[in-house]
Amino acid sequence: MAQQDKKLVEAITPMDEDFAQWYTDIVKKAELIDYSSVRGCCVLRPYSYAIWENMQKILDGMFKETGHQNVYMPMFIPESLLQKEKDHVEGFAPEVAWVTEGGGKKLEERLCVRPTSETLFCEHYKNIVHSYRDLPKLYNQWCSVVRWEKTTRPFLRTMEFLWQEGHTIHETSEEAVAETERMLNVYARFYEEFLAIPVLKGRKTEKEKFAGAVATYCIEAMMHDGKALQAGTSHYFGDGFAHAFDIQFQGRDNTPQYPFQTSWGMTTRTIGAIIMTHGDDSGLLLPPAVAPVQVMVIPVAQHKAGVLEEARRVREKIGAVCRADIDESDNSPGWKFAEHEMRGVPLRLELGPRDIEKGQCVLVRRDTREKAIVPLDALETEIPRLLGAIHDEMFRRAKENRERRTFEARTLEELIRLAETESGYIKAMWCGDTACEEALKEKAGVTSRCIPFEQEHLCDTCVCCGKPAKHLVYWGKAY
RNA sequence: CGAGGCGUAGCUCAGUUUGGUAGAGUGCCUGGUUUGGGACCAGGAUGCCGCAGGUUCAAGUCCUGUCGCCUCGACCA
Repeated sequence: MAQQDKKLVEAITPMDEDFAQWYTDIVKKAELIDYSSVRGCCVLRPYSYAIWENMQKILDGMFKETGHQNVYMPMFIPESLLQKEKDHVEGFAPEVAWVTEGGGKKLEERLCVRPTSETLFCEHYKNIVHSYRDLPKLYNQWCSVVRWEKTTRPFLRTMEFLWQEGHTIHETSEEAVAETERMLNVYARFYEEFLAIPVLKGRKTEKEKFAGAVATYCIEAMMHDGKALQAGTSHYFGDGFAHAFDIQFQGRDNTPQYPFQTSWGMTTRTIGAIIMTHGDDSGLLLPPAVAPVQVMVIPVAQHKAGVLEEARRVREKIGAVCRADIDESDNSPGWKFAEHEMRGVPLRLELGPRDIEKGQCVLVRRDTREKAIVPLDALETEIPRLLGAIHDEMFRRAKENRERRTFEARTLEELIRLAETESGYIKAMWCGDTACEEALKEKAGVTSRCIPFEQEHLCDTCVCCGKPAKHLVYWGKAY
């Protein structure tokens, strides 16, 4: 690895002083991204791309397990195709990029660079779905999409971002609803079991739902500073797109029928969620399941005879149970310790002459800084155990932060006061009217994050208007 | 898109008020000594001062424009 600025760590803004600045310091200094000359478009450097590849591998496996197949759709959408579904085009038109010229000639019909691919999938489904025997189709694609954002932040909002978008089509609405829920659960499991980020599962309000959807289910994560992050969405489309695109199939009863559809997506924003959930003043802390390097071997006094050789042997050996790397640079050990802590490597393995003599090494956890002297022949069991323990501790801390920052409001005054003085979720009852949702945004600066599946009953009336309450809603400020 | 801030060496920044030879720290390169929490010595290289105009004998510095980045708001994954 290239030599780094020695003052890297000192240069990171303390997170509680200025969380936004801390975040931008981290993404640059941990070599996750570089800015490019195109506004709002970031270079994903090897370290962040490796995280993305690990996430892809896990998620893709989960998609395959649930019977999905990968496909690839074109990146261009003709204007006429985009416009077929009214709500959809209204939602996306303001932020699409248009190609108006090609091969030196003005195009007869302009093409938009996909902001999402529902319309292309619909066009394709119309071609290939003719009978109930053709259903369901459970498709997914990994690609990038473009949305012409006004303001951008690395990972959280960039004009081009990487994602996966699942698009499925079913014979019945029951089946499509079940698919929507099933994939939301896949996302939730991925966040909690692999990224150590606890999530709330629920539904978006009419105001917040996806353009063209009947219902949008979501998982919401909470960042260290108490702001919410929409971590993944799963949409149920009903047969709305099928009508708009005239997709029909011959049913079991020999009548023409419209199929039911879903879509669901997760993006590179998730890397931002990892940073903002687990990071601390020393830098990143990566969940072991997606950390490009899970154990960094650091030879101590590596110039001494046999040290480097033994360190390489150990690295080779533990490579069987984890993703291991070795830092052979001629930086001092102290420098390496700080460097790999900043980059969020979950476990450090120190190996020096004294250890080699005794057939042991020192393992240091990034989350607790706890040091343990471990016999070399116990590494193959001890490393997986510690990686698991780190994951559990990360999850526990993230959940603790969320619980500490979750509040309840029974009156408007209470909600406004909480929104002013605290940063986090505010649970409050809601009547279901968009007018009240907009009023809360106006008066308290909060938006509805999600209507949780696990409902509670705080009181009988809407926190805003006093009419009978329909749902408990989590309110908050979001990224 | 509104408000604010910033563009000078790889990085962090000083220099701009009051125009007068381009600076520091750190990193980088070479050689040597070091190595269990950010080591040290000696030598060396590095700049379209974001870009374009203008004012001036003279512009990093003043004026006009422009591009980009960051933060906060409004909008969105």
